[in-house]
Amino acid sequence: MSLHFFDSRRRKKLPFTTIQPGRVSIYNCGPTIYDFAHIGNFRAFIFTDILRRWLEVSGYNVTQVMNLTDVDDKTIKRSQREEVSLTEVTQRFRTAFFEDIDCLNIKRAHEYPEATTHIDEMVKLVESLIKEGNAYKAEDGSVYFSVSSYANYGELSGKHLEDLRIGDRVSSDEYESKDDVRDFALWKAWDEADGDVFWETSIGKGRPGWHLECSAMSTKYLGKDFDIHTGGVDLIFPHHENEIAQAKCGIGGDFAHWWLHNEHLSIEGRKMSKSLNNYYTLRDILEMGYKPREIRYVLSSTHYRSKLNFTFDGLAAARSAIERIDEFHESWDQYPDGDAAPEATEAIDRARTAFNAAMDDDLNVSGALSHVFTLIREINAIHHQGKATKGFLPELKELWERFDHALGILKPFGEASSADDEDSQRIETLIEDRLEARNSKDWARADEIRDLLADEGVELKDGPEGTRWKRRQD
RNA sequence: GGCGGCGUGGCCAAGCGGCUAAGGCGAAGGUCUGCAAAACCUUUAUUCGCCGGUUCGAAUCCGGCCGCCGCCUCCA
Repeated sequence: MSLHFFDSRRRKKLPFTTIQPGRVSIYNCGPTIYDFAHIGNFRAFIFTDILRRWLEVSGYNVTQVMNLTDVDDKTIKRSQREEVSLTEVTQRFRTAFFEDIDCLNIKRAHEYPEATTHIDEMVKLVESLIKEGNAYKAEDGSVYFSVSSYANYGELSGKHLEDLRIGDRVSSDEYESKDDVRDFALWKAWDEADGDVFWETSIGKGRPGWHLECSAMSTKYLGKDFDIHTGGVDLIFPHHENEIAQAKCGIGGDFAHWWLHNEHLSIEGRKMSKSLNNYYTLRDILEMGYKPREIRYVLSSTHYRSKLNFTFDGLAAARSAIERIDEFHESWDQYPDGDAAPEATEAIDRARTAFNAAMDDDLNVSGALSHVFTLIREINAIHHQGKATKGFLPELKELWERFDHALGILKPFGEASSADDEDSQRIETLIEDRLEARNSKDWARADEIRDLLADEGVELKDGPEGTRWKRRQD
């Protein structure tokens, strides 16, 4: 099976095609930098990361752009509450965002455009929309997109204009200056609540509406036609629908050719929300003692289009699964010299084929991981039979690199190495002492040392090749 | 009201018309060990919410029912 993705617009899984052979352009809806991002955000960013990684592994030259929303109601409110400038807020959370994605082994996009540095592009787009008759300036000074001027409005979300229920969630009074309550703001006229946040432009004094930045910035960096646009399912309507309308009417082209959306996650089976007190930022989870790699594992191991139930049991299970992966990786050094056993080579080939097929099938990470674990079990069994040799290691290592390039989960990251410090020296000495005690069958002394180390959280692992140790994670 | 999704072993989670229903965690047994731990191996769903239907054949398609959930104006 060749590479297939599920396209939200066409509502089915289709063979992936690109505009230019061998090149893929991706635009991701990124965070609003008004606070620390929560783990739901990171599910989305890990999904786009794996998408980008798999395209790279598949041989594509990928250009990835992710926006950072740095002006909107939330950023403005926060800066006012803290009585600091808007830039001070967004700078702080931009830094935090980059720390967070680095921590989760998420590859950096090639560009991170921000709304406030693309006002010109946005104004130009709005001017063009007004000129084409798709937008109008209302009495309140704001500029709105006229939804009825675009016949295909609703093509992405499958919504029909006449079905949209008006007034259920938002009082239509708030929008009395619009021609149609379904019209959305391109440019918001300044009012006192915005304080000193405004731009004096040809379309008035104000600030951009939220949807506008994505149309302007994606096409600026990727062209009016680009390959993939991603985001959370909640953005399909109205955000992405509006992006399409703006871009197609004001810029031309077909905008994004593929739309990939990730599902949300729940926490212990319940919707994550501040009122349920189960709203977690990445930093919250890290403070509880969980490791970035465990979090990445949990966030990536459920298919991106399925709801993910984020649980602390799941994090614990991820820890065990990761230990199994690492034990396997570390066991390679123990293999004796020798030619590759045919069954090992076959297992490796099977794993490669099966992994590729799973990932090609709309990024089936769960399936791909199952093949990683099957490989681990098969090679371990071969090792157990004494048939594992260094002969097949080059092939195995090459495959392992490929797997890790795709998933970013197989090799350790984000943890300080515990070796080489003074404490390690002391532990190693104690292990030496214990070995001597064991050799002289002084079991009491040997167990005493083992207990002593266990009390400080150091776990000893006796094996045929000697004793290894590691600090218990908690 | 409109549009859409989900229900697979104790937990998590693939599979979406046909080989014995992946895999992880957990649990049980075994190997190893001075005893352990760790590690590794083996075992762990005649069955896929319920009831009908289509089919030579269904967890997978269709219909109904039950249960859960999302979107419908700024939330990944």
